[in-house]
Amino acid sequence: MPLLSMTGEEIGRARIRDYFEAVWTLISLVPPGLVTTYGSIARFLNVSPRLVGRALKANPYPIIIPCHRVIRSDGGLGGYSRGGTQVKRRLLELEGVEFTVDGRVRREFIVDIKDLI
DNA sequence: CATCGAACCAACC
DNA sequence: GGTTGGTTCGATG
Repeated sequence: MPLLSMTGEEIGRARIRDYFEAVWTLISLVPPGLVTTYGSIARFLNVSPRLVGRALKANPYPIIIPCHRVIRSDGGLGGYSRGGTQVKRRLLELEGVEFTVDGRVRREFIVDIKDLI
């Protein structure tokens, strides 16, 4: 659709969709055995961390896009819309990610997204 | 370290 | 219009 004929709201929506796609592209760069954080991606794309969470939730390719490799910056799991945090944790363990006794991902497995580009 | 509260910003009702 | 998220950060104990 020609930009000039779009309402402001439509332009805004298109921009957000681009952000979402950028998020999906970025996390597909995270290798198995490592995780990154919502905040890391948010800073990289200059959006709010909450927005990143929603981008992952709106993930159109559930299997292809590894949304389980994105966690909270304190090492906590965050959420996982496909199956819950238990599933998320099992997936990560399968890939070699290790957890502390209180259920957080060990620091050494968390990388900043900008270091993967 | 743990907890608290404010800020983030679009989607949803 | 208010509430709600797959959150974060700084301040405070």
